[in-house]
Amino acid sequence: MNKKTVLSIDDDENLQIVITQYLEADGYKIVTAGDSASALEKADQHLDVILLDLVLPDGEGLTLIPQFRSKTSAGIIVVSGKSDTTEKIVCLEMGADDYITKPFEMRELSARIKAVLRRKEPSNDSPAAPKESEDTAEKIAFEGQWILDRNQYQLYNKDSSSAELTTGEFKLLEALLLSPNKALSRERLFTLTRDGEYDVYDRAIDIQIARLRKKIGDDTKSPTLIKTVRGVGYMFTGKID
Amino acid sequence: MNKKTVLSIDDDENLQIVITQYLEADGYKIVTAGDSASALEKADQHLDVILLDLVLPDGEGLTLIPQFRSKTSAGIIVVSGKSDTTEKIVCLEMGADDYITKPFEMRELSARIKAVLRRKEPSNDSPAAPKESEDTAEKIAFEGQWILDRNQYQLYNKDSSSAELTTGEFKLLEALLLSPNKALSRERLFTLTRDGEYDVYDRAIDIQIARLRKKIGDDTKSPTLIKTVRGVGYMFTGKID
DNA sequence: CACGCTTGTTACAAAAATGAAACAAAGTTT
DNA sequence: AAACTTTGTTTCATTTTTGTAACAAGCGTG
Repeated sequence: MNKKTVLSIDDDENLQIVITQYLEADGYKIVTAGDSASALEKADQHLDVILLDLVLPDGEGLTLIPQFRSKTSAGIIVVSGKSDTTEKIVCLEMGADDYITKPFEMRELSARIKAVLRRKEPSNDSPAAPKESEDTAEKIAFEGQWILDRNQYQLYNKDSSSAELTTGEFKLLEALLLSPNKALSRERLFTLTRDGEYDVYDRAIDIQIARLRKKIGDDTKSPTLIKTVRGVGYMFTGKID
Repeated sequence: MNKKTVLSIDDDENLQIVITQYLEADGYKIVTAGDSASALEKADQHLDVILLDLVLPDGEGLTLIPQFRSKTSAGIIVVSGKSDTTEKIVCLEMGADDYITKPFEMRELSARIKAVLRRKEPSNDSPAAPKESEDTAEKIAFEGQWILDRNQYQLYNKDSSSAELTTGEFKLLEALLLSPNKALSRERLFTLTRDGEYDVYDRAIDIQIARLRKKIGDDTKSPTLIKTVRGVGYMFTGKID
């Protein structure tokens, strides 16, 4: 459920294979269609981006744009074999979000998909996004025992003793506490607490969670504070005071 | 009063004049800047779109992207003198929303501005908007007894006891609940809940349904929650609260 | 009713996911 | 530069989840 879904509509099966492999490696879920009819069928499922080749065997590529537009909020990127301004404009005016000309590099397609998705779903750190009051609190108390001091980047017990968290551990706990009782994926935790690119096989967040649990005395087998949501990530289940 | 505001940043005064005249006739309010410093000054006002030429006299065009990105939610369209894929990708990844190469037709620029604005502010009459609340609801209650908590990836009884669903079981139930009283094929359920290829002889969904039924106490012979549609798949028939 | 197909059940196997520990590497401080 | 701290990597162990296979039960049709 967490992967973005891309519908790629093209009768060129070789290109479909290339696109599928590349974007799957990029973390997307790919659905393919070779003509308009099956494309419309597949548009019934939840889609995030539609890659639409204009030249389809049943000649209806262009007419698909308004159909998709009225059917789904997915971003529509037109894939065309020619760099024709009129065609670009017509597509954009009919509702497409972007236009890319074959032959293109997969990196460019990937970047354009990301840009379209970014506008579709405003970044969580968008200045337009209202922050909950909790997000600006200097301290977060939980379980009647702990206080996370966000100015000091540290966690204290009720007797004022420091848990001696590293900055990384602090940030991880902070991220969990800001979304209590909500499972956060490893990728999300990574993005919230660090810079750089996330690798789906990375175990670093797991290790960090283990180290954090050890410092706050949470038992893995019957956790009261940080629960593992298997196949998803981690969730704070303690009681915010 | 309702005119969108476009900031055009370019040291080419002739082009600025052409852009200004064309876009003003198109109904926009144009603000111009010839270098980075004055561009940043003018970014303090409300902007809807920023047209950013990369080659500015003080050589800081590219670095303006993240600055604008963190400062405003305006759409950023990069205007470049060369069609270089690496440059395109770098700009898109740094936060630009689109990229257009000189020389361009004003019609194309206008259409790209409109496309960016369209994504920035989804139309109020967009048919995609309905059903969103349902699809994004954090909890789904049904049969006056159960609550599916989509943040926690878990199902709870009214006494708050967990059904202890696996993530796979949770996703399957979620998919059924999001389309109540609609028979979903095994293939559809597979596609909605998992990655990978579906094999028509696969029995995995059947097994998972059986396990789910067991956990929620649904009797196969007279089901109240999940009904088998023979030859089709499965359907949620319980009452959504 | 008989038959073939579809779905349900169950026990064990296989795969997947996560925890733990030890050492390495990278970063920071003195 | 050395010492210390933090984080990463790797390997193995453990737990959980899912799959497989075989048989049973149910359903639909001739």
